[in-house]
Amino acid sequence: MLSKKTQYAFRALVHLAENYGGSPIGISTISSQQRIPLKFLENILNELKKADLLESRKGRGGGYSLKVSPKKINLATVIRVINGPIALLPCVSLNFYERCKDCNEETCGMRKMMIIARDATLKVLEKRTLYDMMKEEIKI
Amino acid sequence: MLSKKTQYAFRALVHLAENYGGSPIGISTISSQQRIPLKFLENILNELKKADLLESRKGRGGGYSLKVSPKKINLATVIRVINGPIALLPCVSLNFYERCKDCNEETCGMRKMMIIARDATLKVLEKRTLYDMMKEEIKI
DNA sequence: TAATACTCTACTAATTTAGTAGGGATTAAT
DNA sequence: ATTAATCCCTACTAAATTAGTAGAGTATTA
Repeated sequence: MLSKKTQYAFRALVHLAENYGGSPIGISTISSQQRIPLKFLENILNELKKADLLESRKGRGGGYSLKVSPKKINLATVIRVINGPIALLPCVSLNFYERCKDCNEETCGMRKMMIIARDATLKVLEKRTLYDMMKEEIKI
Repeated sequence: MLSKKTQYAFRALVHLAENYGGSPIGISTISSQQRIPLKFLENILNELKKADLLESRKGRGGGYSLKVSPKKINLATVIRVINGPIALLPCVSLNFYERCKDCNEETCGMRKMMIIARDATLKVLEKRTLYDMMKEEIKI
């Protein structure tokens, strides 16, 4: 399951994606329009910036904007930055790998199954981007 | 990520799968051979029993055994019983659905993406069974 | 130089995960 | 019938994670 934090991150990112190319948007604007607790959002946007997905400007007229095109930010990247591993087991994670203590990784059947599951999930999450997410959002 | 509890459950189930058709195996045997804390395993096996995956016999010579063939127990079922939802969002879960508070489900782009991811993951987890997991386990 | 807006560190509360404790109920062998 | 083995059930606790808050600091621009 994705944490609430990750859901907030996606909402904020889609908001910024819709404004891509325009002037920066402030935290407080996103916070009120997307109903995300202000200070919590502050942390989130900061982490996304450190992960090089956003850029920011301080002072009047400042705010955040996407650093690269929404088409270039895939969903797996966002999840990894805010939520952590996508794989179902640490010993099967590509980006957060941890050695398994209790079982031999070469011979472990559970591990083999979870690799197949991971690959299926990643195939979707690495292909789809913020642009796809935004596009699917139906406007009222 | 799967909880440790779920990993324990899989290990215990594969253990029982390897003995399918034989006489019941006691909690303490599984606990020591699989290095799973005894009382914790007790809870786990009990939950699996309530979910109709195991049957038990009390008293001397008692223990647990798979209620149905390892080929008939798919991985998604086990995960749902012990770990909970497989989907990445509650509003996208087939078995643990919860309505989304903040967004309109009909128009939510994040939701549409997560449905695609869910389906890809489920396709793997619902097809593979304990038998597959056991088969992949290489014996030394 | 004052107002605006991001930055950073640290703290707290709620929830979930991981495990423990201990008595109760049932069964099988003696 | 008694005893030992074994599962059954409720409740508790400790550790970790998640969700959010507080407040002072830094940079920018009108």
